[in-house]
Amino acid sequence: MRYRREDVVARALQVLDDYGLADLTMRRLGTELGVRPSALYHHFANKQSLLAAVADEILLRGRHEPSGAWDVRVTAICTDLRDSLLAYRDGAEVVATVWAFGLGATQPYDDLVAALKDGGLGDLAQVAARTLLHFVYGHAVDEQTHLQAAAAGAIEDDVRDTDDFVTGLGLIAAGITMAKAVREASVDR
Amino acid sequence: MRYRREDVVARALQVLDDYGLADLTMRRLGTELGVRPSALYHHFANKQSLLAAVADEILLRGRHEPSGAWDVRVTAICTDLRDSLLAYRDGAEVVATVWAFGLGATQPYDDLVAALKDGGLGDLAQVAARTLLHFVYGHAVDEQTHLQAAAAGAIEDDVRDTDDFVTGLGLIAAGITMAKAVREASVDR
DNA sequence: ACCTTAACCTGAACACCGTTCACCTGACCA
DNA sequence: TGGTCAGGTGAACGGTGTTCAGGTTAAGGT
Repeated sequence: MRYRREDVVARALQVLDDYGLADLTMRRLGTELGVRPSALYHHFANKQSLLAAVADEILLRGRHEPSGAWDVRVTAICTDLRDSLLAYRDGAEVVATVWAFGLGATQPYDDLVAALKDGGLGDLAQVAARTLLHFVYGHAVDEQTHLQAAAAGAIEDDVRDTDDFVTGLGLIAAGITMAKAVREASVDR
Repeated sequence: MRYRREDVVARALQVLDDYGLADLTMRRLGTELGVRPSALYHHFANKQSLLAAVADEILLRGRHEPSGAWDVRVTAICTDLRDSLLAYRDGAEVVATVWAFGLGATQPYDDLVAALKDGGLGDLAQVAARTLLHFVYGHAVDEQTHLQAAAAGAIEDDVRDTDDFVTGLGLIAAGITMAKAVREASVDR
C-alpha cells in the first residue's frame, strides 16, 4: 500500500484521537500505516509540519462559514472553534502550538479579524482577535488537560467548564463592545 | 562540590536563560554542575518537578506585594506577571506549562482572585482570574516566541508588543468592570 | 509494449532524551 | 568509633526525531 499526504494526515488524526499527542510519534504513525518511520519524511519535512497539517485538518473538519451580525459572529467563531478543539483528544494543544509557532491554523484569526473589522473596531480588530484566541486556546487546553486527568485519576469531570467558557467569553465580548463605544465617541461623529 | 535543591534550581534557571528551554536537559544541567544526570534525581522526582521549582522561582524573584484599589491591583498583578515571564528566556512557556498541569505557579491566580473578590466580583472572581491569566500567558508566550524568531531570523523585533498587551488587558478589564456593574444591578440594592 | 521518471519506501545508523538502580563516598552526630 | 544518610557514580534501558544511500513500484509518454 502506498500513501498520499492526506492519507498520512488522516491516520495521524486518528492516532492522536485514540492515543493522545504523547503517543503520536513518527514510529507509532509509521507502524500504524505499516511503513518505516523514514517513509513519512517523504510527505513532511519534519514532525512540526505534520502537526501543522493535522491542526489545519482539525479546523477544516469543524468549520462553519461565519454569518450574521458582527457580534454574534464573533461569539459563534469562538464557540465553534472550541468545539473543533475538543472534538479530538489533545486537539487544543496541537492547534494552539501550531498557531503560536506561526506554522498554520490561521483560519480562526482571519475570521475573527474580518468580523471585528465589520463591527467597526478598526485598528483594534487584530488585538481583540488575539485576545479572544488566547482565551479560547487557554481555556480549551485547560479543559482537555483536566479532562484527561479526570479520566486517569479519581476526579469527576466538571460540566461547569461550558458555563465558564461562556462567562469568560462574555467578559471579553463586553470589553470589546465597550472599546467600540469609546472608539466611536472619540471619533466624535 | 555538593549541591542542595536550591542550588540546582538556581543553576537550572541560569541554563534556561542562557540556552533556552529546549536545551534545559537533565544531561546539560548535570554537565553544567559537574555532576552525572542521575544525581539530579536525588533532588527532584522527575524533570517536571524541577521545572515546577524553576517556575516558582521565576515568579518569586519578580514578585511585588499587591496593593492599592482592586482594579489597579488587578492591572498591576498582570503587568508584573508579564515582566516576570519576560525576564528569563522561555520563562512564559515554563510558567504557563507548570500552571496548566497544576504543578505549581499558583501565586498569580491566588493574588488575582483575592483582588477580584475585594472588588466585589463574587463568584465571577475565579472565572475572571483565569480569563486574565489565559491572556497574560498567551500573550507572553507569543511575544517570547516571536522575539526568539526575530533573534534567529531577519524580522526586527516589535515594540508594539507592549502596547498590544496594555490594550488587550484593558479590553478584559473593561469587560470585568461591566460585569461587576451588571452583577451589582441584579442584586438590586 | 517498453522505458523513463518520479514518487514512495527500506534499513541502518546517529545523536540525543528521561529515567532507573545497584553501589560508592564522605560528612556529621551519638 | 561507628552508624546513618544525603549526595553522587556508572552503566544501562527503552524511547525519540532525523538523515541518507539505495531499492522498488506505479504512472505516463512514445
